[in-house]
Amino acid sequence: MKKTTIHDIARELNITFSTVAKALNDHPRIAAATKEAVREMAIKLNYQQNKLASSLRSGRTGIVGVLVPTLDVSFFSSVVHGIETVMNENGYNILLYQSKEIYEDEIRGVDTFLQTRVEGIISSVALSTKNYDHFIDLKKRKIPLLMFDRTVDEIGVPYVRIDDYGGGFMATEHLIKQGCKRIVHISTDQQVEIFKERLRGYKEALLKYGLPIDESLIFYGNLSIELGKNCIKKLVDEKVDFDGVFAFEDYTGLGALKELKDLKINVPEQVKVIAFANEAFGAHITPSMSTVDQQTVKMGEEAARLFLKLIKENKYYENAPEQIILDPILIQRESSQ
Amino acid sequence: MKKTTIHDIARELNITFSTVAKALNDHPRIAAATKEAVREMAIKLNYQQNKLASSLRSGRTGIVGVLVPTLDVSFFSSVVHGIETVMNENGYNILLYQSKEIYEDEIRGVDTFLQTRVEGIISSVALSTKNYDHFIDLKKRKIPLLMFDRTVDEIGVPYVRIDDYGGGFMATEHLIKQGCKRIVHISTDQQVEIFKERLRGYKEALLKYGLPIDESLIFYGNLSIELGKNCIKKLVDEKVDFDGVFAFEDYTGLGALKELKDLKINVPEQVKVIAFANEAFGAHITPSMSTVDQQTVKMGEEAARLFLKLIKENKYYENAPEQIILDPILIQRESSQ
DNA sequence: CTGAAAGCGCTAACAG
DNA sequence: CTGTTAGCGCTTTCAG
Repeated sequence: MKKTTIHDIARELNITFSTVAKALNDHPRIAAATKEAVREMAIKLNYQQNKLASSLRSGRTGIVGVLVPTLDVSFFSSVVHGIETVMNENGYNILLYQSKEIYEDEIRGVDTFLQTRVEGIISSVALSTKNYDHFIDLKKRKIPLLMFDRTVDEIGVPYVRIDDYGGGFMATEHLIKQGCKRIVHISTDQQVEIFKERLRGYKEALLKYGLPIDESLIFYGNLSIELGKNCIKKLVDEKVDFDGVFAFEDYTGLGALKELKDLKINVPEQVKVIAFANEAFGAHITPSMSTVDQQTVKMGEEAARLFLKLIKENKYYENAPEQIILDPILIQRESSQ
Repeated sequence: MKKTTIHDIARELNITFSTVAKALNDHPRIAAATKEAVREMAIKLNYQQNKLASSLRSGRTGIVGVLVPTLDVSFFSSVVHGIETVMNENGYNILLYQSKEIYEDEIRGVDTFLQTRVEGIISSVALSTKNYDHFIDLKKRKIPLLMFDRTVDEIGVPYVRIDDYGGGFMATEHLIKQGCKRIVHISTDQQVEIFKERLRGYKEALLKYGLPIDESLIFYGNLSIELGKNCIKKLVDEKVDFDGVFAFEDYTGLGALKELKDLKINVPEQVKVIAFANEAFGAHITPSMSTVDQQTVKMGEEAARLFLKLIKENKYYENAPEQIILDPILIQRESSQ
């Protein structure tokens, strides 16, 4: 039950294995009749090319490593979906590795990819990673690295992410245009770039429209439905006046919405709400929740396309790292109109 | 800028490359001092083992192919998350392929895996697949194949899925206990085992509680929000009497819920709804949707564990295919109480 | 148009 | 304990 090789095909046809190899690779200087015979015999013998051997010899594996924190968060699985789709269309396969947000696992992932001789790596950094040598090392080895979403300037490689500042601005501006004067922002840990940017967008929008930045309207907590609820509760308890809520992500926005409902505060009549991420539930709740879409699948597709473009040019690290900033998309639903 | 090999290490240390190879593989008959020196030099020279070469020679790649319809559905990405986690803990890596529910792509995926010499494949069948020769062929080639969720008896390989019959029964019984007498079941193509099983559970529950099986209350269509809407529309148009809906999966259930809302039919007062899958949105829509949880991450972990156990025994296809049936979990929410 | 030959980087006997 | 040797199955010159 040994696997059939080009030698087996050659023997059956009384030609040399090197002719078989060329025939299978559609080499121009092989007779059409020979090619035909070889192909037929290959099918008859259930031949499947051994990519290990071919990769070892040619130096091309056609494999790209994808290193993400987890697939159990729809943001990441959507992006990976986009990456795989485009890579597959271009003849590449994906080796998958989850860092589980753990620095050491991220390093293990990079090592695995190096040993598998992937032709490049597409990654989003683990939250616990503070040292980026394993990524910078890839650059030294001339292994193409492309980052998405959680990018790190220090690494200095091409990346794709959305304009979080613009998204924050857009969400806030939308509320202002809907007539809100006192807009709450619920945010989180300011270590992560993207959340800092959303907050910056919020402040800039207020400034632009001549509204004061009131720090008592800005909250920080851990991403959760509870966070949204608690903030609303606190605002109401303390009789703080507000007419708009911009939550830094959808689950927090959902919590705010739920609490407002519980407190019989009408949305959007009394308070308008918008969040960020466009998770699946937002369109189906009542009232449906306005949000900012991050174009996750497109982010993956664009990441793959940029990667492919850059490796095709064959000078991946020779120019300044190219970057793609996707536009956030304002999704206006019932909660804000 | 050539990659360093065991020959480079050997040269630096004035020993032969085969000693280096053994040292790196921690072979027992190599002097501790030699091992130490080799390891140091390996680090100094940034050596990374070439797995292509080692796999080619040893016949072991340590790669398992995971072939799923898409990662853009949380059910599948959760399962893949579970698979990767367990496989990774056991030294295996995952090559990922999405069939996009397309038969031809599924075949391409299998071929790719064959060429990459994966040590096995874990897969869930595409909905459009009607011919299973590409899977049966794996058995003939003695390539371990394990299926999950969308299993097919005809293929005859080990699998992991939930007790879809029990889930269907449980969902229907729940509606009956809530007082429903005329329960609609929206299902799909009966080629896929799991959907057939859910339907069987539905019928058995009706029987058990002495309710008639009315074929005019059973619908078949393509998984979508539209399917749910259309069924409700049709029922109402034709003035069919019904007081419960059991949708074979959540998106269809969502469609039903939306249409009922549009038609001003109160849920759960007039019609109670339950679906299947426990997608993220179900808990947050209004009314929140009852459903049956499939233990997705656990399904992936169990699939990986069963796979590992079976390949370790080294007689993957010699016994009757083993299977793991996970318990479905009833999630009662507003739509059914 | 086909064949011969070298070798990608490693594993795994076998010999010493 | 270390070295020699023979490949794994393919790609890729170079001859013919």
